[in-house]
Amino acid sequence: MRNLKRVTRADVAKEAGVTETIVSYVINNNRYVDKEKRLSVEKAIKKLHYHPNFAARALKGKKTDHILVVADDIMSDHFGKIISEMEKIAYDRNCFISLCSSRNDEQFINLVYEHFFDGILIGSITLSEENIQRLVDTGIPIVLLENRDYSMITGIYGKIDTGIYTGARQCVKALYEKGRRNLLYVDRMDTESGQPVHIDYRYNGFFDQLKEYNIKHNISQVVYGYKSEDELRRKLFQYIKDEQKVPDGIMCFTDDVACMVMEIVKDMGYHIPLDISIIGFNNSKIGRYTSPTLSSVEIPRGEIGKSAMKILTELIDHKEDVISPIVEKLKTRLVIRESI
Amino acid sequence: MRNLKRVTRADVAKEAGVTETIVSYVINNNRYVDKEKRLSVEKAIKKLHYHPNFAARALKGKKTDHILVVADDIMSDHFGKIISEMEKIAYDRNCFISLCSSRNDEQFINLVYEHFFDGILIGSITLSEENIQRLVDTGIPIVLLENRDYSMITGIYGKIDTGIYTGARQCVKALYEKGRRNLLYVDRMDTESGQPVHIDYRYNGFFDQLKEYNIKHNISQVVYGYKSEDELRRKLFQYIKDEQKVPDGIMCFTDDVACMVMEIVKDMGYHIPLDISIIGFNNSKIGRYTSPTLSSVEIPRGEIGKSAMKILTELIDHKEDVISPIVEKLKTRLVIRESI
DNA sequence: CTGAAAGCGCTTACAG
DNA sequence: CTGAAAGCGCTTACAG
Repeated sequence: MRNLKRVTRADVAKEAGVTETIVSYVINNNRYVDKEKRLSVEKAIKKLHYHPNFAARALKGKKTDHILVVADDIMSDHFGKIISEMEKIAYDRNCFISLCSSRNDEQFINLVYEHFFDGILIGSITLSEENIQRLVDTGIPIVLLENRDYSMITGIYGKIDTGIYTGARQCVKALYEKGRRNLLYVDRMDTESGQPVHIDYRYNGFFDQLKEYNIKHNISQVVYGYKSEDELRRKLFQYIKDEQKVPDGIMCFTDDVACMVMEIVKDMGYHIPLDISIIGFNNSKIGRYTSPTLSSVEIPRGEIGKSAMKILTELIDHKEDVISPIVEKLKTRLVIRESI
Repeated sequence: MRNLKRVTRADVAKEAGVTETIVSYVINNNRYVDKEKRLSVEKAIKKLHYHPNFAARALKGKKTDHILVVADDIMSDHFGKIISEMEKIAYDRNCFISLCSSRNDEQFINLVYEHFFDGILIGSITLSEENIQRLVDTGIPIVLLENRDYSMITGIYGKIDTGIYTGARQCVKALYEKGRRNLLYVDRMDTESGQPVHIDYRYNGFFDQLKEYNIKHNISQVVYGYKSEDELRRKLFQYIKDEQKVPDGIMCFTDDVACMVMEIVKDMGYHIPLDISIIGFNNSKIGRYTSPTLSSVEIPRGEIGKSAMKILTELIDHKEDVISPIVEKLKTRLVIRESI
């Protein structure tokens, strides 16, 4: 199947005129090696373009130079940016990034575990706490994107507070200051999972801030569980019918959701932002081009990618002396455009 | 480092009360095994959640269940959709997708080669033909997204004609039929590579169709090599100044580029589409929300993902009896919206 | 029909 | 200071 013969340690040893053992110790740099031998090994490695066979190393418990990213929506603009940032850093260490949409079953956990990733970044609200705990328990270095409460997870891991809780509160605050009192939160498009909506930190931030302002806060103020734009449209109509009044401020799960909401609301004949203010999350490129342009909570995606790699590296290299969890706090920023 | 003991073949053998050899033959299904033994092995595998250690298998030349995607812009909407489609199919085969931005050096080729991917999808115009040939020569199953001419590549591989050549011609046709005669093509934002612009099939389609109509076709009708929105703005100004006339139709490398162009053109005081018609590529979500909404060449991304997996699977499983190259032809579709 | 054994390319404890 | 050797978890040719 493989046509080209791979260069092995034996080839390097022969080329350098040393034993294979010496080659190994040069590569791993964990034993004194005669300076001259070391030099000739290094020369041979360069000449032959040798890379240690990573499968063989994995078998001996060494690193595989593969990091996995598990997310609900790996194709989104949001993860795209995070992953591409990680990939840049990873490549400099000869490391690859793998991707997987999250599945919430035990088979999935096993599959991931058996694939010898050096570390895993999880950015998923689909994956249950129980299964995340299982993954942490395997001992693989793990970093969680803290878009929900993970304080129950025990063991050694890292987490990145992406700041969306505060971001959601900022949203409500901005809407409140525009005189909006009748707020609505439109949750993500629910593909299938049917996870309860209230585990996401946007939800909590939204309600906590409403409570602080002592304005209407009722579970009915959340639109969720829709599977298409049409269904969202129907749910919004229904909401207005039930409540007998039109919301004057809408916070949306992402900018994509906000775009759909804007279209629907405009179709209904309302003016944005005169009648209704709208804010999305992620500050995607799309928001600069909508009409009106979209206000959005900017999540520091580049920072997330960097932090993730930083924490993973620390866990991978120094797991034994880590005080867990390693927490990194990031800050969101509300980008104000015309929609509010 | 790894806390949990992995379940090995030996564990399964013990549980099932058979030799390890038997377990292997059951897993690989390549030798007769006593029915009863087979059943008890299967039972043990289920019970213990056993997965063969993929590193050990890789070492023996078996599949690694890892496919690599190499692209210029892995974070784009476009690749996001392709990759997510591939991932769905891959997951059903317990296979992971890895990602890598393309680098055009020999070190990169080596790195990729040494990582034991079962197959590689290349969607990059940055990677030189020479390096692609190198990769094909390693014997790893490879599928090329044919956004440029790959007819010089020899050996066994697959390619997917994404249809952008025809798509570009459709663009020009649509613009021509709107009475546009003064056309411009805005190439991709050039991050650094500085690859000549004319290897991309959009470019060729654009000029071939201009020639067919026998209207102005000059190398100056391409804006390229800009590294930021500002630089694009300057280049567009410069173009108009040099040509002493405003283009009445602009074809853009992607919808993202088209969005920038639209903003610039609107800032200049021109009306879209009265003064200038604009078309992008990819039919990204963004085009539905711009003002005016954006016409775009839809590239069948889901199909690309499916085809890529199909061809890769074929190359991986039956490489010996493949007649190369395996070619899959896909069709683009021009989505007309307000911008034209 | 099936088991014992060689070997994939490494790492590193062990023994000099 | 350094080499020969065991062993990681598999696959499969070889020998019954």
